[in-house]
Amino acid sequence: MSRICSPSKRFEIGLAAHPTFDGEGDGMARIDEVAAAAGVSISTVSYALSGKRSISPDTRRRVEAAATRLGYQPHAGARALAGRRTQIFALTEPLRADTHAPTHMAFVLAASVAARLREYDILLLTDEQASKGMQRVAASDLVDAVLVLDVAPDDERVAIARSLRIPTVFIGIPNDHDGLDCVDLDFEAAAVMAVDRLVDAGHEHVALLGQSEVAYRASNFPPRLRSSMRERAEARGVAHRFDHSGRTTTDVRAVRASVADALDAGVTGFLIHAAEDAHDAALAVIAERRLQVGRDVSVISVATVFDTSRLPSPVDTIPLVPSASCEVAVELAIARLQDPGRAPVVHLIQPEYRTAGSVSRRR
Amino acid sequence: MSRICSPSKRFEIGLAAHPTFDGEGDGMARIDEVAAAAGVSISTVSYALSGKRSISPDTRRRVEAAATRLGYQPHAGARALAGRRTQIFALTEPLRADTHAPTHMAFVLAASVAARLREYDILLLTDEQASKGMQRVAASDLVDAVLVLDVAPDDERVAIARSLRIPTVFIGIPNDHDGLDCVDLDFEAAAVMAVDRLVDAGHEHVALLGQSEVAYRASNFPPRLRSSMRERAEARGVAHRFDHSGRTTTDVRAVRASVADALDAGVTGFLIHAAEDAHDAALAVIAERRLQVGRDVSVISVATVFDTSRLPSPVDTIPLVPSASCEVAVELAIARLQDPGRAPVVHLIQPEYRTAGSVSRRR
DNA sequence: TTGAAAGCGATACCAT
DNA sequence: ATGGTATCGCTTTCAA
Repeated sequence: MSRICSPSKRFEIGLAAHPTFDGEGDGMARIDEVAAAAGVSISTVSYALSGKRSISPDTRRRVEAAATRLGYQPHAGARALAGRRTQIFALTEPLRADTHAPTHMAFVLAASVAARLREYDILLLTDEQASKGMQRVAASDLVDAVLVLDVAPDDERVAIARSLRIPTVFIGIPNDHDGLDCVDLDFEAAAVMAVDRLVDAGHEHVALLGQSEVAYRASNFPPRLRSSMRERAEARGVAHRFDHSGRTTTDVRAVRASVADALDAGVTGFLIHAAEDAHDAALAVIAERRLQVGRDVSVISVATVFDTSRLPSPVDTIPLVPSASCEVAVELAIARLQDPGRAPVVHLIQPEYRTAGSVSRRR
Repeated sequence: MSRICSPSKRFEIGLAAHPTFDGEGDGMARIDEVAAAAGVSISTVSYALSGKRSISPDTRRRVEAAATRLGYQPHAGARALAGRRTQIFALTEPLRADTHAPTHMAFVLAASVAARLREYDILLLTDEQASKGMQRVAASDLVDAVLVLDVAPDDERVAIARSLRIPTVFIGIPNDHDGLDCVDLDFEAAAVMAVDRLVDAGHEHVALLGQSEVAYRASNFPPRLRSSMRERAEARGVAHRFDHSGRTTTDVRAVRASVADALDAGVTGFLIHAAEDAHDAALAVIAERRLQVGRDVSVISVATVFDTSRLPSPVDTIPLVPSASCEVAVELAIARLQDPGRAPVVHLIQPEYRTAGSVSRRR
């Protein structure tokens, strides 16, 4: 104790050289400055701002006023160190060559927006082996939880998730999801809903125009939708067929050929689970045959992410809403942070049918 | 949910119940544990790992061995607090409706990869008014610098950048870039290069098939390329024309019409600065007229981000490489962090011409 | 309802 | 070449 214990370098300078300079308005105020301005202790400031213990209305107001006036923003690092919470979620997104950019972007965006609504930021995990990134950010306590995008049926991130000491939420459902928190559209229910619409309208031969071939290996939901469609069609006793919309990405010629084939085979009800350009191609073939959607043939777009109002003719849809999935994912993450012991949840979002007049009674 | 989490479960348990349990191998070792394992002080560990002062080869090895064995990862929050560096860059990306998703995603990705190469992570700034996000992360010392994507000619983030106390780097060049660090492809040079190729090959009437109309208002580089093309064509004494490829996004019919018009008007050299589908449409019109690219007409794709090998016929390109821009951006940010006083830099990446045989000598 | 003070886990200064 | 320790700015006990 031979030295005078100065609280901070900043303070020293303040006393010695710039006694009145306080950095007001530049957003670098610290909690002790807010405390001084409000005439309370720093713990009171902390509690008043976090609401973690009751504060007299009067004190709270003074603290809030001071904080606002000084443009106080808690230091993220200090908060993380003392509070053991970073208010950051990692978002892992593997980058396969066949990734549909617009859809992917919609999910990244939705995740970011959903997180911000609950006071979280999103840290991107791309490059490196997804697993290494997850381990790195978890081990360094950089993030509070991990959100997993673009889930594969047999995803390597499942094993990592189980080994991490921070929560992980899957947006998509891996085959082995034991003990994991997951959220996704209920693709099975969506397929059932769509098939039922067609069959109820009297269609006796239905076709599914699906995603690209790789999607059925690399992603988790296309197979779920396809097998559910098949089962339901069989259960309802109608003929059914299935075609990919390309090998790795939409192949317009393949789509045109498959739709033509289907029409030749007597298909009258189409279910499309593909990208926007595949819709365009399919509708074009139908139009070229002088057939009218909603009269001669029926079409339903399933798990649609793009804006169907730009299609040449209106189409009924069962939309896949990124913001819905991401909001649930954020809630699941927060819930598990609050209670690590709660039972794991697979949250299936119920599909919603939007009519546009593309399904007509079969005569 | 009314339960309060105990602040330091680790500490409590460690002392009270499991005195020797140390969580080896699960990546939660702290610096003092590494120090003990290596038989040195914590400051030695810190220096050995950061390389900020010389360490005897022997101790360095012991420290590294201990760190590896314990799976030591420095606590991000503690490091940020003590070291005043978070190793995180914010990436702001405004989300206009006309954003070309694949290109945008390529840049986000490239930024993330480039950052990781220099030990930085990327925090996404999407939702909220871009300015508020920037201010928030800067004021809370959440990030070391900000990277700005999708720069508008008159970008609101320019003003914010000037008011922040952390560095900002623009990937794109706003009109008013005084004192700012910017990086971008040299679009002017690219246009000159392309026009020269065509004119040198004997073409006397050239056309630019540009981006969508909004892009010329909302983004910074389309106008730069367009005016440079115009000037160069005039300087070289050849006739020139310009058309958008749509209003807000590619409009295939508009593209077809404009290419047809151009051909009727005697254009023999095309410069395309548009999305992939616009290329397809343009090449289709040419093919339908029984004209052959590289013989009857010449085509150059400028500032191309997608993979042109998928086009129906090979096309010369002057590529826009996201990773190149983003790597420079990261370097600029790091350079400014190291030396806040250095002169601001507008780094123009020199265009590179890639031949594919789509430009032929005009006979 | 409030305040004082003990950490949180690193970095980097000052010694030796 | 290495070690001791003040410090970063907050959260949360413990005391009053």
